[in-house]
Amino acid sequence: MLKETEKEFLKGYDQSKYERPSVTADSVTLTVRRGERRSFRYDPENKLRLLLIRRKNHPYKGCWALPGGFLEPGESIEECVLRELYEETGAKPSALFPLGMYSKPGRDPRGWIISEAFVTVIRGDTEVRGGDDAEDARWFDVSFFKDGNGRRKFRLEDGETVITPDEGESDSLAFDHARIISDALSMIAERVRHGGHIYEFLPDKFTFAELQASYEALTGETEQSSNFRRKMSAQVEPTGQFTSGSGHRPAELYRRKDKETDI
Amino acid sequence: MLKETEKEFLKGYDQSKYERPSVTADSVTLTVRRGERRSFRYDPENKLRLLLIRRKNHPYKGCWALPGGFLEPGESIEECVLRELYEETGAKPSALFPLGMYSKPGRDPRGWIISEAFVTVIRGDTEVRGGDDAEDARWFDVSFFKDGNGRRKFRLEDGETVITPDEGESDSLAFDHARIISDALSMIAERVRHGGHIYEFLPDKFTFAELQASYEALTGETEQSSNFRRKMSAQVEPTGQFTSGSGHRPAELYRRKDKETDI
DNA sequence: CAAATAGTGTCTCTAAGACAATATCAC
DNA sequence: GTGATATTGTCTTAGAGACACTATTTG
Repeated sequence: MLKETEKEFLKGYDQSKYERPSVTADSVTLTVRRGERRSFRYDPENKLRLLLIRRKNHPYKGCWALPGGFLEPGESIEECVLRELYEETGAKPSALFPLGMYSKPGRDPRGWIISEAFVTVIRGDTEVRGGDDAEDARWFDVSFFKDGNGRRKFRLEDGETVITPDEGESDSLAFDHARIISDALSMIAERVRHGGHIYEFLPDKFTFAELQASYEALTGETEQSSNFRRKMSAQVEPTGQFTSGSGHRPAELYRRKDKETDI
Repeated sequence: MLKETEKEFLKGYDQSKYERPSVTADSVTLTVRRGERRSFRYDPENKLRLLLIRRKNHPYKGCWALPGGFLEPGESIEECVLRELYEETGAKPSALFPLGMYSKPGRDPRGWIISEAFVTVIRGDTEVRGGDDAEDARWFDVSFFKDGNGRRKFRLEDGETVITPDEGESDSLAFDHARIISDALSMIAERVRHGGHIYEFLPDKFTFAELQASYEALTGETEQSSNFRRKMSAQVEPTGQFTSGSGHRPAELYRRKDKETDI
């Protein structure tokens, strides 16, 4: 209950007297996508991919950037990031993880603009299209390598374009988006490793090979399939259905087991 | 390098054409503090405490709230939260963890005001004072209990005042701060359990009993001291110094071992 | 000495890594 | 049959929980 004096205070309160920043929400949008089969005999590779847009407008016009845009009155920051992602690329995520705020002065040449970043996850293959502020939208393959100092870096490739942040300025990313992506990839690897967040990347039914391939694409770790199977077996349950036409022994399809309710 | 056309664009860009929110940073400030000794024979209890201020101004004038305030031009959100915490309470944290953005429409009666929340950690006993926008600043004991549905809730007590969010409106917290605190306590428990972030709460030298008491105050878990000692022994190293005057066998002081550099 | 806390050792159980062995399919 | 992947099982090791036992201090 607001007191009378508080009502009066609010009546006299004028937000426009104070300087305010513009606020944006940016989305590091990830998926694990099957590649091509090399022959009837080999399974397709599963690769981590990141969704970028090419900016239609200044600043950084023509550069690749994270989908995102300005927070509007009456919406939450989560609604904002989902709206902007849909407007610019047509994508609808299956999960949303908060990453944090990027507010370093000077990060946007237009002025005082701060951004809240999220990781969004898209299940399986999704067609994307450029829309709104985006001239184009494309999935980039994400790969990791170590730089001279042994630090883990990432590289983005889509056939035409190769983006390697911090190495020259050509084909680089807009704003501080390289840093945001780097933080996002670390965060999501941690969530997959220890938080059990892997099923957001998978369809309802999946084989153990798909589960493991996605896990490895996201964490960069490799494990023996027998040990991986044992480690994950408590989290999934068999469906009784099997793959076929794979050029080798069929694999059973599993689904995620409902989480236990902890009293 | 900005292109000529981008320079021109920026010259014509006027941020004030768009609606913007006010942005605040709020701090969930935690410490683990020794209590009183019951007698020469007993060790003091270690308790988790949370720093709140009593609001000097509308809205929620006179209510307890998280320290925090408006982001100002030329500062990052991290600088903002540290500045506001110092201005309002005099506290200087030893660690800062990002928690996330709170932006639900209607969360602030003054209008469109969104908040980025952080957990800040204070080492040991620190005197606080109300300052600036704060009429008072006090440490509250944090305790946990289960509600009717078995959900984990928290209670805040400082001798005079007991705050139990969600139970009646009296003595409740300002804005959505009860929710922010709840999220913060979950987050920090997770960090202490799995992220190794416990030493931020401790002085340079500490006994295993202090280490364990802090760990338990933050996670709510209890363990046998022998097992806890074994689990943590790789992370600490003995100093050769011992406590005295404790009414029982002296305990060796340990310090945190330097983290290994992983190649 | 009694009470309280510090610290060591041991038994068991479980999870994880290494690796061997068998199963089944498309061609 | 061959080559690829699926699936099961076994051996070993590391860590966690339970618990018994010894050590040292102050009043």
